[in-house]
Amino acid sequence: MKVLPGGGAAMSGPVLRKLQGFSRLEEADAAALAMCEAGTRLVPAGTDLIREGDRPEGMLAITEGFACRYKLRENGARQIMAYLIPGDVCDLDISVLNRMDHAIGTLTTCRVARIAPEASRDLRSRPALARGLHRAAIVDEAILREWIMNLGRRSAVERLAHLFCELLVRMRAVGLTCGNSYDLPITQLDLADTTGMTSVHVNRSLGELRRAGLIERKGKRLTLCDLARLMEMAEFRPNYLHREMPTAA
Amino acid sequence: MKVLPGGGAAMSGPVLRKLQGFSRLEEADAAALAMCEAGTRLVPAGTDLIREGDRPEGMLAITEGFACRYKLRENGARQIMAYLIPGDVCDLDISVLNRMDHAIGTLTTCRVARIAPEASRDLRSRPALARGLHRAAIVDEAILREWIMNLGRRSAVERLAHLFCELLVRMRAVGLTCGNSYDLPITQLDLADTTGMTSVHVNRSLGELRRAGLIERKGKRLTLCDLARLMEMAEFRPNYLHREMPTAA
DNA sequence: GCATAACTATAACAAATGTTTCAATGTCGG
DNA sequence: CCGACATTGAAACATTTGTTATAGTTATGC
Repeated sequence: MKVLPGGGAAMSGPVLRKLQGFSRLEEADAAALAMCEAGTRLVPAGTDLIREGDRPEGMLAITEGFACRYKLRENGARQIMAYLIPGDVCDLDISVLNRMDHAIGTLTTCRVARIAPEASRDLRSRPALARGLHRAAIVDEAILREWIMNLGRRSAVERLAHLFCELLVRMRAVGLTCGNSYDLPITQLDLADTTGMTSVHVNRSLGELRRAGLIERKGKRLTLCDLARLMEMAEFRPNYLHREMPTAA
Repeated sequence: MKVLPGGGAAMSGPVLRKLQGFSRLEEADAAALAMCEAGTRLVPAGTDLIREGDRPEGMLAITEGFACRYKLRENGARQIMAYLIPGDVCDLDISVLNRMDHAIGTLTTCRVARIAPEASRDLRSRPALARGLHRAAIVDEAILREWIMNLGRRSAVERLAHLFCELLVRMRAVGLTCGNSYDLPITQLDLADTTGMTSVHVNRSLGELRRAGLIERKGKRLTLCDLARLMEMAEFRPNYLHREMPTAA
């Protein structure tokens, strides 16, 4: 895990772009963001950034790659509770209270910026930035609720369809889509641990979506061929993301 | 829905008790809490306190009864994302951002205190109170994650067992338990909408827990007869609640 | 205190999802 | 370019959970 030269290039990218979607940021806010990082690491896939029981401080920002929050059962079963995609900042203020009750790990190679506690306080002293971070946190919580809906009341195919729609909106917000397609660099096993199924059933269900002409997957590239039908089948209503509705173009 | 005489008796009870578990409160904090309520209502079961799409402000506190956060599918299927039990305060700051992306409704008759936006700002200007509310909010988010684990990676029986353990800890924190029993005034249908199953399967699974001698239900009263085994089967680790471990007495 | 509705319990059957296994394909370091 | 290893695809069968139906039981309004 090598520490790359800082300078804030990482934070100025997707993180800035994401927060701009939630709050009108000034030049000075962007500059503060760029200054705050305490070093950017390139972390290989399958690495824990934080373990359950750690007592972390400050913040982490993902600027490249996919990471996730997860917990394990004693038998090794894993449940993913959240994806951290480029632009996502995760507050480690759990330390206000106690120790991490879940782990954060990479699903792919990730570029990760660390923000020290002092720097994180500086950021929050800028009202526009604080507002952006606060709103992002509220949306993260709304996503947790929607995932509960997904797990509790949607079928296997619907769960996957819903997840793909959500990721389209989130990836678009950081400029990582092209039309209705984006890179989804994770395995079917990861998808299974996200949607509470087995990888076998994920495979079945993906095949179903593919045969229905709703999605296409070439390597890591996922294309939502018929977004309108996909959204309809998943009853995807993006209001919980507090961004614009994707046009079904 | 009649508005009862205020005076803060409601807020001084379970809400105060809950927050004291998270932060050392002074007399003045308790007084501020008692003063803040803008009226307490007695709300019948099955009533929405807030609907999806509303633009609410201020805070709500439940001082008696069970309420929940929920969403509906178009076919009428309901998923409950959180229980609001006595002492729980729910921040309506979603208004910072936009409209409610879920509804809040009563599961039983509830006593509900409303805290106006100005009063809520007053509360937050008291550091100890602000800390207590913040920690309570962090725990609420941790509960959402644990519920995702529950839905995704536990069997029907385990899900119920885990929920009952969680509620024991939360009810104990507001003094509503007696040994390992407490009032769980909700129906099997509510439990089904919580755990992502059908009421038939909830009934089957409750029977299984009962026959195994793990729980007993007399009317609304739930007793966890063998807490140690119940915790073990559900792999219940209460760290995410950030309170003391219940002794398996 | 009765009539009604809501809730609990249970059965028989259907559908969805999990388990195990194996082959085909892709990826990556030397 | 090869070999090892991870990933995808898929079949056969097992298990869990959902569906529909019906009867008993408890709460509730009048």
